[in-house]
Amino acid sequence: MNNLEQLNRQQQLAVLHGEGPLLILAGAGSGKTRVITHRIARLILEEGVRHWNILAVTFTNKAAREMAERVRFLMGSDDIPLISTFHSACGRILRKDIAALGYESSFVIYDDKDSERLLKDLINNLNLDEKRFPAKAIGARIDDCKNRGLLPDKLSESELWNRRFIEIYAAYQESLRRCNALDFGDLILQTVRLFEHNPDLLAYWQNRFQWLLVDEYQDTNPAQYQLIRLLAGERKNLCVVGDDDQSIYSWRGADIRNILEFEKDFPGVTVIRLEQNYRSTSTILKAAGSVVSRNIGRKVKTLWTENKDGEMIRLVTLENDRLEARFVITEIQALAQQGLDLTQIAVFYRTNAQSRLLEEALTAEGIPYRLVGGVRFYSRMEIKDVLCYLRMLENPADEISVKRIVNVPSRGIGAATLERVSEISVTKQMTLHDAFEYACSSEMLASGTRKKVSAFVELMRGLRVKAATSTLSELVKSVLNDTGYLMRLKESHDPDDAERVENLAQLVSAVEEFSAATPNATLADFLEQVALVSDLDQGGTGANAITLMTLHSAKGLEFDTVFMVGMEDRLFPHIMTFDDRDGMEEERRLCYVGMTRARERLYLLNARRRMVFGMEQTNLPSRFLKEIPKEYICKGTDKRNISSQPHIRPSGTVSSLKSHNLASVTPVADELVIVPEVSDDICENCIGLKVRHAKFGVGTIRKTEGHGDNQKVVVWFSESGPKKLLVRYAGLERV
DNA sequence: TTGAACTCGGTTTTT
DNA sequence: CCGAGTTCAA
Repeated sequence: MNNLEQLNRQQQLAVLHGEGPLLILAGAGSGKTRVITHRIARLILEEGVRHWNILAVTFTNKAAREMAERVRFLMGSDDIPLISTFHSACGRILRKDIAALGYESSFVIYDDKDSERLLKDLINNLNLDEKRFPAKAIGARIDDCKNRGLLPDKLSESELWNRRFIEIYAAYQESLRRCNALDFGDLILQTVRLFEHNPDLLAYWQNRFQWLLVDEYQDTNPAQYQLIRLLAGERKNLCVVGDDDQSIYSWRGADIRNILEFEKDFPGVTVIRLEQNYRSTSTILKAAGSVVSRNIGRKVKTLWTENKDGEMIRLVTLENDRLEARFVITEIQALAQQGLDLTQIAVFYRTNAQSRLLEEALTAEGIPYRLVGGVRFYSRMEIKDVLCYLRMLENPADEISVKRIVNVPSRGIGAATLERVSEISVTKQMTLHDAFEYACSSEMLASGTRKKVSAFVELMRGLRVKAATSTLSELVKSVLNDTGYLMRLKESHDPDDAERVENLAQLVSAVEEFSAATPNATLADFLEQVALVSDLDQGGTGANAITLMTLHSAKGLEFDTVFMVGMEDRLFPHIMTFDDRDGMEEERRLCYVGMTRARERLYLLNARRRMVFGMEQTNLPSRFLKEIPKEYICKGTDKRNISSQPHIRPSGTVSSLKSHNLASVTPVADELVIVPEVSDDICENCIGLKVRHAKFGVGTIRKTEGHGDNQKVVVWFSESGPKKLLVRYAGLERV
């Protein structure tokens, strides 16, 4: 590898640094991933470090995958180090050594929904008022403690922590243990505990990972920091890379002091600054810099670039959120017409809820998109149900899963029976799972219920045999079929259920893909993957698609063209941060992160009115917009005839938005021309009407919901069954 | 016990 | 607007 000359002086220093701690302060787009990947490659190829002695930690799976990809490419080999998130790395460590903490290695990982369920049950069992102790808030507080490395025994009552909370927290930990389950926070914290209590194990892992690299270091929380310090041990071959201007996870316990105090904890640390930006146009970089420079609490630095000025930043105000979505879509169509690569276009928003409108519009126009995050595939009801069957098979102690699936699909085992069996499990000191078996072989249930319970227990036995003998994908199919789950959905007339069937098919292919990629993988491996790898690539992998995501998930990525939508006070900056200076500064950093993702073209959009909570809200433009110097901005006007809404038309008409081009955004003076929107109720009374859809063919309208632009119809198509469609976009024709 | 019809409360960001 | 929880009839 002789490509050091591709790197600038500072980057070279970082790559060449040998043993001992290294802190890299890397501004946005300054090539930090490049530095990390080159450094890894160099350690292995030039310094003779063996790849399994290196651990690189990133914040998202996406980032981990990308980094692995680049290292593989750089080295021309598949023998690359472990590159993963903190959580995955800890999962791996614990899978091997958790017995030392009294858990079984078949432990499950609870997501926050699971934890909340557990907490809720527990709060009820303690006879506490759910109003005074809301599971969600308690869960958040527990998570907060875990992020700071605090288990219940470490919370002294002299602090603000009240006794009740500590009690609940302790009970919660106990429940987790009973279920042989860990929550997200536990993954880090229990690993720390493992190391603290087992010097031999710590030594083993220190020896295993002699070289550590941590990306997005500004977002580590104290527990994670503790973990790194433990692993780094006396060798201190620790390289961390971060940027205080991109710290956007303080709400998850990230502590900026981890950067500031690094120099104290690792005396003699080498500090390297990367300040040349290679990513964005000078215009974008200066505009973003101007925004973030308003923050008080920041290390002053100047990012510079040799890139050309490039295009102006386009600032466009739309009348409402739907028009904002429409604008994005037509603009993308125009860009695509000019030959732009859709994979190089991204839309960022502050809250996940904002994706819906965009998705609907994109789907209607047939623009392929990839949604990152959002309602996670694996947390959809039907997917989670199936996963709970699998989890229970792997780990029968998992009460949350057992409770969830015992009556799904409904098999006559209701709340009363569950209560009864729960009692048995307590008095007989057995797991809930075993209590079901016990209950049907005893006289403790009425004969009717006993029959039902027996059937359930038999079902489980059958599945357990399959779990032991068949492949993963066969097992999943058995769960779908033997339980009658799939059948119930297929028989249903609800169009949502039709979608669920499709999602389950997707799950099966995900399982098959997983098995193909990792041939010796077990059920446990799959479940861990599912729990920790949140984003199954949806909507056409690798396809020519634009990307939709929150500003938070955008960190670490870059695109030629970026749309930031919902640039409005109350939404972004979010209203929750209005009376909190630190919170507001974090929002501003988020804005900086978003802007600096763009290489060439940046659109900032705001809507005057927006639907929130189902009510229309009027918002002012984001204060961050005013922090961008005027000379970098051109305000746009939307000149299109936006009142021509596609709707049900007499036969023959095809609605289209194609006749627009990029000129739709033109520089104008300060004044914006806003064309009011026309919204007409299309089919007041159209149930029974026969319609034709471009893709689905002919069908009959069975149901309508909503009004105006939000009007939806359920159409039963003779070929493809029931579908729920948005009238505005469906392009239905009367037959 | 089930499922439909209803109320109520809540939404920032994620591993 | 959405989902979770509750109520009520069968």
